[in-house]
Amino acid sequence: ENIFDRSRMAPKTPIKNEPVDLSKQKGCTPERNPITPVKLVDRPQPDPWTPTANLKMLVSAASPDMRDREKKKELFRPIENSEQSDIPDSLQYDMVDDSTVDEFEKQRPSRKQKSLGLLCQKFLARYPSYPLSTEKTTISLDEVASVLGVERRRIYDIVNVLESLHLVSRVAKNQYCWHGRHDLSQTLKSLQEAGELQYGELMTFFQHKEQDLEYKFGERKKETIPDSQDRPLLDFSEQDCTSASANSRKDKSLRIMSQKFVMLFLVSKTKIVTLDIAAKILIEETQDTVDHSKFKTKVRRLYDIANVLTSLGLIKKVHVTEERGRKPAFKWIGPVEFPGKSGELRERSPTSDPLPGTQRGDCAPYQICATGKQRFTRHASFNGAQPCEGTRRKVSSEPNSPRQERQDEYCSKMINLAAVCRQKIEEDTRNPSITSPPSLLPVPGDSDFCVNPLPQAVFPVVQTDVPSLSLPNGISSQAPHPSMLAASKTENGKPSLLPNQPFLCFPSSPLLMLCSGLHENNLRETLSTTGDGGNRSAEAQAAVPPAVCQKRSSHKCASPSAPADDEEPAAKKQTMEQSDLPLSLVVPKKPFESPKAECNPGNGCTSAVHLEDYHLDLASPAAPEAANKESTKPLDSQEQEKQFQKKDPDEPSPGKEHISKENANQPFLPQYLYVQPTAGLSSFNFLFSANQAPGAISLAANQLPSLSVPCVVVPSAALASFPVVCSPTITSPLSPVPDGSFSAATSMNFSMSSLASTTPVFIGTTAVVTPKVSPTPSVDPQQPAHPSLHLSPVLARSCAAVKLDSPVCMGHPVTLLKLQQPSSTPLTPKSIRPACHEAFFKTPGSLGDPVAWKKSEGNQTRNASSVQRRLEISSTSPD
DNA sequence: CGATCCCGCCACATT
DNA sequence: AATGTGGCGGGATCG
Repeated sequence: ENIFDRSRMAPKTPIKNEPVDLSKQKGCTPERNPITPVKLVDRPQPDPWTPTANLKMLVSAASPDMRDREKKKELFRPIENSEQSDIPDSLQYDMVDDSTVDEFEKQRPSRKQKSLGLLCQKFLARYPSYPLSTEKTTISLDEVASVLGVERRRIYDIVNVLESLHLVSRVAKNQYCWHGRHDLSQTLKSLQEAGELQYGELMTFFQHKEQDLEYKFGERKKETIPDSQDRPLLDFSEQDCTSASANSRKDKSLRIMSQKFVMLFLVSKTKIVTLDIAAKILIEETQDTVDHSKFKTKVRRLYDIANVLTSLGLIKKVHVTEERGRKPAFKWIGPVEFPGKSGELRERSPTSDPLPGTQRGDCAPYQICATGKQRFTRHASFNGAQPCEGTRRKVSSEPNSPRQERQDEYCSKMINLAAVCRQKIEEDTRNPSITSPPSLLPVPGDSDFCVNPLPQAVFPVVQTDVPSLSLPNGISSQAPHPSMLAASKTENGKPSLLPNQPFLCFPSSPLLMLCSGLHENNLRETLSTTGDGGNRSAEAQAAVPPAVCQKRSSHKCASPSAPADDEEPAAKKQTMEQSDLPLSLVVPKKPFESPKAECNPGNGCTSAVHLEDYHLDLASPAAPEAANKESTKPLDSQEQEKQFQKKDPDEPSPGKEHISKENANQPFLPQYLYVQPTAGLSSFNFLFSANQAPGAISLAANQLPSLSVPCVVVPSAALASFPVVCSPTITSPLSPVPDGSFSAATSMNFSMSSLASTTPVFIGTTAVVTPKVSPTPSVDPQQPAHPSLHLSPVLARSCAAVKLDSPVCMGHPVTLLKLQQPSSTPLTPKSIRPACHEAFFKTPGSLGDPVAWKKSEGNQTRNASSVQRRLEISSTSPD
């Protein structure tokens, strides 16, 4: 067969000369009626066959490698339309002939010669970038395949990507219509818009936040874009989907994936997208199914797409160095701004300029091009799409409906983000030493990584402002953002640092660290920097080496100010912390002893039980309320935080104090809890530090918002003592999702001590993190109970009891996050919640996870165990 | 050894 | 049923 093909290829000679011409010829001419699916095997070589040609062909067949190889190199750079590639071939042939057969084998064409990118170049070379409008160029897959000497399968890879950009459209079986790049800018524009809708929130949020002070991320988008639902843009992107039976269809995947991939670039400020992040984001599957295999597959596809895009000159490969090392990434080098019509588009980068010559604002080509099948449906379906909340999406109507996708996407985004974060975390955890754990911390080298990855990545992560923390790279750090700060500031009056914030979010790694209150002192540290009345103790703690800390922490807890600790310079602390953090991730820096053991078993048990109950509650009735609370509650959380801070600084709230004392009593409390992603739906990881240095945490706060990850941050330690904390964050502003189905992310804190092993993590429903979350000090520690969640009374008690019993200090506050799961099926808010809740509640460790979890990953058990394991390790590790 | 990604099996879709 | 499409992932290559 190959030979046969090759022979065909030979004919290409003529072609080579003028790719363009050929295309034209082929295309329009009546001769080949384009549409017919006819197999053209013949076609390809209409005339040119000369005997010689045959020989050449044969030769080439024999040693295609050689030919290709050399050719390839030359071609390589030229790319684009030039026919050059062909020419060389011809030359090559001659060459080949000589050595030919013998050699052919020995020189197998290196893989590169066969690369999709090269193939794509050849493919593109055959057609004019800007064909005359009048003629239509039709492309016969068979023909092309034969000419290019590849299997048809490969052509599909190329065409699918090109189709996603509307460079070609499918006319009929085996027939594609070549449009060229006339509409490329339009398409890109559409994608950009769509991308903003889909991913923009995240991106913009972060990005803007950094750059602009105000980041309401939701708002902007909305302003420009009426409703996510309405946007037509998507339509085109999704049309494909529609054609197939909706979601289920697998077909569209490559095309859609391609579009999404492009969207990421268009939405990304940096225009650089790392493969892994893209893969994670593009894995729409709900949940965290982060299967490694799945990820790998996704990456493979992305390479395919990237190769084509590279050939189109839209992106180029680059490397971003992140924490762990350099990661493969791609940079958008295509047009950034599009002459578009509406002002909607926001142009993101100044430099950009529309395609060089192309700007035809014609109507969207794609539609036109589209063969018939697809389109109609799409409109209908798409219009309605709404974000997650989707109350209405009638799921029922058709499982497939595209809109679902859209909505789901929204949700899935969050999820994906979470997943991404989670992975990072995981990675980090793996390499505790190396990794970023400290991301928060200003570790010189490492710190970067923390930040960096994200920024480059699709969404720039916001970095914490904290001065001390300031990232070395400055990458992320640039913007301290007010958002959080502001909030904090308002409350605290200290803008810059989030003194209050108890959480740390690692941009790069999607970890959330929670510091339990203990140490408020620590917070203080941050505060101190800010100027608050910092407590030194915090610093001291931070400063204190982990190992020491562990015990100390407990002590500290007991006595807020740890004498020795305080003294250390913040810098040190940071470093320490950093180092610690990493450890913490992997290994809790402070090894807490098995929490269970320490904690009163009874308590722990009870608490655990309660939790479960709690879930249940949430699942059913409570959930909604909880959500509401949260939504309403942000304040509370803030308050809590505030309290937290307050306490931190100096005086622990009474309750806490006593708790802290208790903690003190208890020797070991794990300062941090690492929650594995698996547990949750979402894949977030949380770290809770009981005693942690606040500073880190503070950072987190900033980051969080930036991340916009649907995570909820758990209030600080102070809260820790309290059973549940709700994260205030609400999607509200941005979220297209009105319902707030996700809106509220509830987080619960309870003393971990008993639970620690279990590390209860909950993912909140989509709760998008609102920037607002910023810690506001307001609430009393005691009150924390309000927990948005409905805790079953019992639970609450238990918690309370626990607190008392267990050292609050330890306080491993657990947070629950509700994640909305992007369930495949559209969920109505109502429906969603219950489900979510259920799912949410698994604690990896303690709770055995039920099947549900599993679906997300089979690992859960593993996770749980791992968590525990980590904990244990930590305990040991600490010295 | 990780990054790339070619290759082609095979399921599903379309004729 | 034949043929078109294209998801998918093993495993070969590259760097």
